Amino acid sequence: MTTGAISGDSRATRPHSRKTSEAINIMATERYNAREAESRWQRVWDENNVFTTVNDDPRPKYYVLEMFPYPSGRIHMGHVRNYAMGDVVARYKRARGFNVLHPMGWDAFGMPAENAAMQNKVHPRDWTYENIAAMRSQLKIMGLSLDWAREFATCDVDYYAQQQRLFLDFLKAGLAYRKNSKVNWDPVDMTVLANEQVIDGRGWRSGALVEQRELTQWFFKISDWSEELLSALDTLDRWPEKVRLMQKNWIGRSEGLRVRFAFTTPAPTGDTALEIFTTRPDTLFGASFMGLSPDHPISAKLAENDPKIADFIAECRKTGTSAEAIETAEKVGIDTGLTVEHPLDPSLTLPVYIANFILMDYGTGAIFACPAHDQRDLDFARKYGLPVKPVVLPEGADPATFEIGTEAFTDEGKIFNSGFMDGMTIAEAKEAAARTLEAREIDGAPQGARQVNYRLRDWGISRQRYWGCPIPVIHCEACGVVPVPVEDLPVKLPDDIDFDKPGNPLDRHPTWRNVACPCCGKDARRETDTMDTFVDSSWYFARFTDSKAATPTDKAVADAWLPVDQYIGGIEHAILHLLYSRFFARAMCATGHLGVKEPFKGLFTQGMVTHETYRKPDGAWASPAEVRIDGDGEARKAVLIDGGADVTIGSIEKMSKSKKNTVDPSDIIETYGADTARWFMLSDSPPERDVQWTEDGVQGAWRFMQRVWRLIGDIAETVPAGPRPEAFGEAATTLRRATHKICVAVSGDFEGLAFNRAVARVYELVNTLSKAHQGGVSGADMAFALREAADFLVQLMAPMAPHLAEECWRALGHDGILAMASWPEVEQDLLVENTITLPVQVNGKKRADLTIAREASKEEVEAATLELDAVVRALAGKTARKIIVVPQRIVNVVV
RNA sequence: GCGGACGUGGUGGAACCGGUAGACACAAGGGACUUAAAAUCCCUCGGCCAUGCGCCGUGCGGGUUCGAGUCCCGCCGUCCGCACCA
Repeated sequence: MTTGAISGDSRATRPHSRKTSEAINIMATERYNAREAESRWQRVWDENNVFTTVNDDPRPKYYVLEMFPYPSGRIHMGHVRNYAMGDVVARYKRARGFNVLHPMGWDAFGMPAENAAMQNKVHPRDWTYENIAAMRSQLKIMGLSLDWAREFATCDVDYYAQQQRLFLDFLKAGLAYRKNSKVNWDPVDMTVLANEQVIDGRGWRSGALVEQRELTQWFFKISDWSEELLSALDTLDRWPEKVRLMQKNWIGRSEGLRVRFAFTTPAPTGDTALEIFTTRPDTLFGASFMGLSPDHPISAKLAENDPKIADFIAECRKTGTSAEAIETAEKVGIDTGLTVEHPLDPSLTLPVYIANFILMDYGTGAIFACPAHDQRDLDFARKYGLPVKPVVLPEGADPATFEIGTEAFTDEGKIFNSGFMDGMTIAEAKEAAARTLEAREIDGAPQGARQVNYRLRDWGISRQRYWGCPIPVIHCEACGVVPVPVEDLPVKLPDDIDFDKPGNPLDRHPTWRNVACPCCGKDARRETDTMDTFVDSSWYFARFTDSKAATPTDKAVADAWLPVDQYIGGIEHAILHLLYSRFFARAMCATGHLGVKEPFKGLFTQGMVTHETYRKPDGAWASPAEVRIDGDGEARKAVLIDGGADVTIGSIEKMSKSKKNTVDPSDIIETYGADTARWFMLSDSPPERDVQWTEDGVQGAWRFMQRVWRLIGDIAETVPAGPRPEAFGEAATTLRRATHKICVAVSGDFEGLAFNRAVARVYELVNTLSKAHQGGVSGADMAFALREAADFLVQLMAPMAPHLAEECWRALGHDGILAMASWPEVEQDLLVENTITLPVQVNGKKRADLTIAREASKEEVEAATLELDAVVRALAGKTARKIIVVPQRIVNVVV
C-alpha cells in the first residue's frame, strides 16, 4: 500500500505565516493550552489502558481499520485525515458500547528502503525501523485511540514467517504455481520493473532501454475465483458503487464462443483447426480473415522458417507497453499464407494473418475478424484490402445499399447476409450460431463451445529484490522445486548484504542461497525472489485479530472479529489491494486459516488533501512554509519570507513532495494542537471529496477550540450544577429540544461517516448554547438545561477533538475519563413537538408559514391555510382548485 | 474510444424518499470594546428592481409533476477509472 509517501522536510522552518506566530502568543495568554493538555490526556489514556482491546470481551464487536501506512519517515496530512476519520468511528462506537478493535501497523517492505540503502549506505532494516519509530511517535501525538499492543510491521520476522506458512499452504492447495511470464527488464539495474516504472520505454532510474524478458515466476491463482470475486461484489452493499464498478471492469467477464476453424493448408504445428474466441458469433458470416497474436505458438513456429515473419514478430515486441504507445500504434499484420475454412459456409476460405493488436493472454490468442462490425478489424481490413461484408443491418437501413465506410457498425440491428440467421436479432443469432457449432464436430471434438472469459489474470508475486518476504522454496537439480519444510521456517533475510552492485543482493550473496535439499540432502539453492508487497497487505487485517498467534491466525479469534466493519483508505487502492485481500480471504478459507470470505464489510474511500502551489521567480517550487501571503481577494499575493521576492500562486494540487505544497502535520500540531488539526481535517469538505488545506481554515478550527473552552469554562463557573428539576419552563425546554435533536443528528452523521455535517451540527449547538447562556440563568430548570447542553456538546465533540473534550469534561465537574463514558442518552419525548410550522405554497411558490397542532387533521390544516392573510391575498377572491397537504411537511394551494 | 461520477453564493459546502434552496463555516464589509492592534462580541452578506404582497436564481435547453437542486431526454464543462480484452 505504498503510495503518497510524503516526507516533509520543512520541520525546522517555522512559523509558516505571520498570522501563526501571533496565534502562538495569544495561545500562551489564553487558558486552553493544547500542547500541555494533549500530552497529559494521552498519558492518562495510556496509563489506564483505555484503548487496549481484549479478545474475549462479551460486548458486540466492532472492527475499524485504516489502511496501514508505508513507513516513509514522516506522516503527512493524508494520514492525519485518514486516521482522524477512523478514530472518530472508533471512539464513537466505543461510546456506543461496542468492543472496538482499532489497530495500527506498518506496510514496511518495499523499494524505498532499498533505494535509501543504495543512496545513503544504510541498511534497509535500520532505515525502516528508524522511520517506524519516528512515525509512531508522530501518530501518538495525534491522540488516536489505537491498541498499540497489537502493532507489527510486515518486515518483522514474526510476521513474514507466518506469511511463508500461508505460501506453503497455498502451494499445497494448488493456489501458488510457477510459470513463464514476460517482465520489463532493466539491463542496467538488473531488475524487473513495474509498468509504471517504465517511462517512454526506459527504466525510470537507469534510463536504460527496457527489454521484455521471459522469467519463470511465482503466481497466485486468483483466476480460480474470477466468477466468485465478481458475483460477491453484489453483497458488498457498504462499499462505494464506484469501487465495485472498478473491480467489476477489472475482472472483465465476457461470454462468448470458442470456435474451431479447420485448416485448409497444413499448419506448421500440426493442428487441424485454429481455435479462436469470440463474443460475436452472430457476425460469423461477416468473417473476412483470421488473426493470430505475434506470441501465438503458430506464429512462433512459422517464424522459425520465415525470416520476414520473424522480423515482424520482433518488431511487435519492440512497441512499448505504455498506454500512449498502444493508442497511437497502427494496426499492422503479415499474411501467413495459411488458410482456414469458414465453419458455417464451407465454400468460403479465409486467410490467416499475424496481427500486432491481438493479445496472447486473452481468449486463445487468435480471432476471426469481422471488419463490418469491429473497428479494429475494419482498420486492418482497409489497410490490407480485405473484404468488408456487413451482416448486421441498422433499423431502417436498406439491405441493398447499406455499406460500411470508415466506421464499424456496432449497435443493435437485424442479421442479414447470413444464411439461416437472416432476420434474427443479435441475441438470437448468437444463440443459433452457438447451437449449430456445438452440434458439429471436427476430429471428434465439438466445433464450438460456449465459454466465459475473464480479463483478470493470475497474480504474479515474484520480485527480484531483497527487501521483501522470501519465497520459501528450494530448487534442487534432482527433486525440482521443493517447499521449505514448515519446521525450517522462517526463511530469514540475511543481514550481511551489499547494495554496491546492481541486481538482487540475495542472488549474489556468497552463502545464503546455498542449502541442502530437504528431500535428497544434496546441494541445492534457495529461491531468491521475494514476494510482491501487496502480499503483505493482503492479510494484515486478519493478523491484527491476534498478532502474536503461533500460526498465521487463530481461526476462532479471526472469525469472531472479521469482517472489518469499517475500512477506510485511499481510492488508489480501489482495485489491486482490495481485490488481492478479497482473494486472500478466500484462499485462507480454503487452507483453513479463516472462515470469512469477504474481509471488509464496509469500505470508505476518503479524498485527498490539497494545497495551493507556489513558484519562485526562477520557476522552482516553493513550499508553503517559505511563503508569506499578503492582501485579500484580487490583491492577494505571495512573497518569499526570505528576501521578499514575488511568488506566483499556482493551481491547487494534491499535496506532494515534488510540488513542495506540503504542510507538515507535526508543525501544525505543535502550533495548534492535534485537536485543531483533526477538527479541520473533518470539517467543511465531505470526507470522500478532496479537502483544501488553508491557513484560514486551520485558524478557524483553532478559534473554535478556544471558543468552546471559554464557553464551557463560563458555564462551569456561572451555572450551578443541580439535580434534575421536576418541570422545565419554555426556555429550558427549547434549549433541551435543540440539544437532544442535535445529538440525534450528530449520531446519524457519525454512523454515515458524514463528519462535515457532524461538525456543522456541533457549531449549531455551540451557537444555541452560548445564546441561551447569554440570556442568563433564570432558574434551576435553565441551569440544568445549560449544564446538560454543555455535557452533550463536549461528548458530541469528543470523537473528533478528544483532548479538549476530556479537559472540558473535567472542567464541568466530571471525574471519569470521557473516552470511557457512554454516549449521551436522548430523551425521545423531546424530539417531537406539539406544534409544527408548515411552509405554505401557492402554486408551488412559498407564501407563508402555518403553525398548527402536530395532530391537526388534513381538513384542519386546509381550513387554517385558507385563512392565512397571504393565501387570501394570493387567491384574490378566487377559490382554490386543490389543496395538497403532505403531512408534517408542506401545504400547496393550487389556484 | 468505453465506463462512471460530478456541476448550488466571493469560497468550502448543506438541503434524508420530489416538498421552505443556500444550514454551518471561511472570506469580505460595517459597528462595539481598546491609546492602538490582536483576540472577543454584535450586525450585513445570491442577483435585480428599489422597500414588497416583488421578480429572477442550483452549468445550458426541453419534459414529467400541484411542486424539480433532486426524476426523465438532449447538450456543455470538469474530474476519475479502463484502454487494441475479440
